[in-house]
Amino acid sequence: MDTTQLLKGVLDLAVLAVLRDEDGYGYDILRRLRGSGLEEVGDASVYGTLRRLFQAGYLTTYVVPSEEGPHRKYYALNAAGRTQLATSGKVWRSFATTMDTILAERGARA
Amino acid sequence: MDTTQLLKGVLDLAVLAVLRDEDGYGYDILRRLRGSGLEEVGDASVYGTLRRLFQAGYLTTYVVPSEEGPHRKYYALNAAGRTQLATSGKVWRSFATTMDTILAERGARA
DNA sequence: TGACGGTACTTCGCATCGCAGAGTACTGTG
DNA sequence: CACAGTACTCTGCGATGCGAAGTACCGTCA
Repeated sequence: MDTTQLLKGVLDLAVLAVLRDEDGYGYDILRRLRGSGLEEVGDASVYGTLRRLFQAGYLTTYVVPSEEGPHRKYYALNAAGRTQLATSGKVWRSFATTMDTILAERGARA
Repeated sequence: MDTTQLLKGVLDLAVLAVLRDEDGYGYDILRRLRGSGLEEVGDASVYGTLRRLFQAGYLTTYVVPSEEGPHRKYYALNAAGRTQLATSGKVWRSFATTMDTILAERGARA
């Protein structure tokens, strides 16, 4: 029913991936993620993830005042973030492959 | 570093998939999962998952006394479990595809 | 003017779930 | 008899996504 649990540990990766293309601020990243298929992502999750990634040293941040609304807190990938994205991406692919194998194994006991 | 978070919500699915082939008891399922690539699965996680799946009505259980050790608590998929396996499997595939798309999107902004 | 909705972010506390650790119990082996 | 392997249970912790509420700024519309 709920994709919440599936997101655990993967939201970090998704946010890093979205930031690889171009810098973004929380609300914008939220829209990008939802637009890419993660429609049930909560806003608080994204903001929390951004804070965590920033504190982990993967992101830099700068504030841009907007004349059409509140200020925007932009985030950008740094070198460590790009490395982390590559690493986590591989871990994810490996994990997903393992799961697909298990799901496909029907009497494939040999 | 840690695949722990990735397992969230997926361990259920993996256990159901492993039980699709044939009935199994906790310790055995643990070995099957580890043998299939989920090498870092903790034993308590598997036992806990089995209890949860049973309470959710997806499994039936029966105890088989063993003459070469402690008794074994076997679990088997029932109809609801098979339905759940199919459903969760689809959710997983859809989710994995979405993630792969996000990870692959490099300047694919059109 | 004031109510409202959209944008943008923060804080709080909850629920889920995998896991480490400890404990129980049975078996065969050195 | 100590020990390792098998098999299971219980307790409590930690990480994380999320709902709810609050703050604040802006433009629109009555």
